[in-house]
Amino acid sequence: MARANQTETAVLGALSVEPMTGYALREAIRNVLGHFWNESFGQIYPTLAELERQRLVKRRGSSRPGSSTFAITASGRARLKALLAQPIQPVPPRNGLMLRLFFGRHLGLEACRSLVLEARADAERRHGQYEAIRHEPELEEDHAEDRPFWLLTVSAGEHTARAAIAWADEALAALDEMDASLDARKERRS
Amino acid sequence: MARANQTETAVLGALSVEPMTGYALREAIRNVLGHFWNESFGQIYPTLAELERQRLVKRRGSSRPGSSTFAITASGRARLKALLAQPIQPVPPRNGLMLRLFFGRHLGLEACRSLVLEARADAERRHGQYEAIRHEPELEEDHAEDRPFWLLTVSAGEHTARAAIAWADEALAALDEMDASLDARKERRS
DNA sequence: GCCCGCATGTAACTGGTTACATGATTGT
DNA sequence: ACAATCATGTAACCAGTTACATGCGGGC
Repeated sequence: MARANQTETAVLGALSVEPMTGYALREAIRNVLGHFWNESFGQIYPTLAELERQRLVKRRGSSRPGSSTFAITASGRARLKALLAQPIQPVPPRNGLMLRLFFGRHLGLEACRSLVLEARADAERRHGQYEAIRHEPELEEDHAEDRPFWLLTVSAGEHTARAAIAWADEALAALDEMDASLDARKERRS
Repeated sequence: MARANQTETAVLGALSVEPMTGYALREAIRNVLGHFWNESFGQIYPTLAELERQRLVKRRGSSRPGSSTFAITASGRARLKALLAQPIQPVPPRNGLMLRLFFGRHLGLEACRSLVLEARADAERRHGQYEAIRHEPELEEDHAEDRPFWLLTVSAGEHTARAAIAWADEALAALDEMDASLDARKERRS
């Protein structure tokens, strides 16, 4: 079965919902899977070519000249199931915010504070987006089978965003306290 | 200033705490920054060589033959401050669990449930680790200046882990409900 | 004598991004 | 006419992992 190519999974998955062009595929991944997945053109087109070679998707040169719509085939669906069942390959963590905070003593309290504030605003924005998705009426009847699964990922986003906000508030309080105790130390010295 | 190499930041940061060998550096990053950062030997050694060339760290061939301890220099500290102040470069998200759940209809309810259970157990384990770190008395006096910053990252880990647990419970309930409504539909048809 | 842990490093590979080249279609 | 968007693809580059080669020192 060769190695599990995660891009293949995402592409086949998206095409299992509906056929589309490579361009639309990228847009769809961006808009719909955006909060937990990312693909670039440089990945999508070669992957589509490879999937076509393996008869897992079928190109239908249509819609307009120079563009083609890709549809998943029966064997493509089978392949998707197999790919989804493979073990998750964990991504090694690389959190730039935490790295900066960990060495925050060198960065300074003020810079830390603004980093945390930025993170908080970001989480707030994301949380709003998830709420919007949840209350979006689109596709109520279409994709009725898929929707509950999709909502699981939205819920995960909401929980994560809420946790980020709560952490940020706590962190801001802690930074204030560090500030205060630093002032106190200075006071005592003078 | 060339491009911001994140590995440089991590290495200089770790060496700002105390001098150590490349090997120890990797262990330290693993054990201490492990929940939000990762570096492999293949990154660390070339980075150390480059930092040495730029006089940002100083090699002291000591401890034993064939090994050398690296210490951060004054200009290394300055560089660290500059690196920390640079904008965070966001990592494009790639969450294998969410990808599988999103296409959960193809994967099947049972497989989804076990994925969520696994994720829950993982979060629980992480949460325990954070609690252990927090109540670890080590380095109370040493690194007193750094500790409050370090605790910020621990707190972030705790919040994230708790959120993951809460989400998992919600997701499991949702999966149960999907199961039930699927059964009901079957019932009606028979 | 042998294995394990410490230690350093390199080479090959991979997964991925970015930038570029190209062109059709649509709307203004 | 021109700009924006849709659309396809390639090439260059980069970050990072994995695997490998090598060797010392200490414990069994």
